[in-house]
Amino acid sequence: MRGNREAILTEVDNAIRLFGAQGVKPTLRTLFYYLVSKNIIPNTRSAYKRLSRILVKARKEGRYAWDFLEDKTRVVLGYRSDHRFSDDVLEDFEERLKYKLESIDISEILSELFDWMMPTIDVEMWAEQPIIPEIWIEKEALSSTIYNWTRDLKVRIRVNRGYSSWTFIYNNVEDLKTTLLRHDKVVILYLGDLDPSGVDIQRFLEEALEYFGLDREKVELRRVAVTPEQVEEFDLPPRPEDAETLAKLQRDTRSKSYTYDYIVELDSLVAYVPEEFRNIVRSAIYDCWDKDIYNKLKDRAKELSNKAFKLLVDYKEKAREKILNMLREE
DNA sequence: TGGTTATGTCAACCGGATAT
DNA sequence: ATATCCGGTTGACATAACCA
Repeated sequence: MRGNREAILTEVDNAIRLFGAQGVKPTLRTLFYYLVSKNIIPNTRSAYKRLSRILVKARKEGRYAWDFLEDKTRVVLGYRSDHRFSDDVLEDFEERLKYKLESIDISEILSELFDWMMPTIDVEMWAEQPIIPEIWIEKEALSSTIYNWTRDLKVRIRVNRGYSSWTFIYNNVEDLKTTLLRHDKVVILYLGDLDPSGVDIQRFLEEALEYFGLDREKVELRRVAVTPEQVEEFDLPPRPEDAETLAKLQRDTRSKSYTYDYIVELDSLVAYVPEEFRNIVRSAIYDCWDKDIYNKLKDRAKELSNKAFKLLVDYKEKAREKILNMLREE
């Protein structure tokens, strides 16, 4: 394993370009799984450690910026308050007052009085939709990628980090119950590794949803990735390749109900076919979306908006007359 | 042989699943 | 009950591999 440092760094360069293009700052973990899924390094603790050290060194040598990795585990708490008034407050304030005085105007005044009252008549993407999709993802490492891919589609993404905690599931279920008050059904789009654990996590989630008394007719768990069909279609490299780790996989306690003799990381899809993967996720969301409902609501909103605007103009005119009368009586 | 470099191991924080 | 695995990251220390 001692010689492939350059191969690793070259592949890290690729990864940085890829994630950078998606507006994602990778974590060490993200890069690690990227390299694992490309079979550059093995999925071991020591390989992880080695990558960490290689990247520290590379940064000391100036190859990468110090903040090119995201560290999500360490936090800064508290707020340092050291603000003080500006020495020019009075001058600035008077400047603004002067401007206000000069630009004073009856229409302006009316606008300031009334315009803010105009109701926001808008329709959000999932309003009145019978089916609400959510993304549940196994790996934190890919969550920001998925978020950037889907943020315009306004769906919840719940990051489970392996087997979820009962606390987290409970909170999510409570949220789902609220959602079901306004919608008929929730479809959970699940993203996870194709490995014994990744498949078993799904079973675990199903059982937990059941336990918390969700109507299973109304909450569907749908595996979106990784599927054996995707491995086939995109020719994703299955791991492991050597017999030793393969044997280890078969000894995996969870592999009894696991029918494949290979595993594929979710990260493989990102590493090999990012565009296709993005489309898979987005169309899974769009499949739940009824465009007709949205368009009808949108039309109605436009109509109401127009009427509201007419009312506003109307009342501003009345207000103008009232103000003028008041001034005359003074 | 001594000094440098690479790699391995364990620790810490936390909550969980599963096998023995 | 205990051990080992998952998820994320890095520091401290021990051991191995290398070169002059």
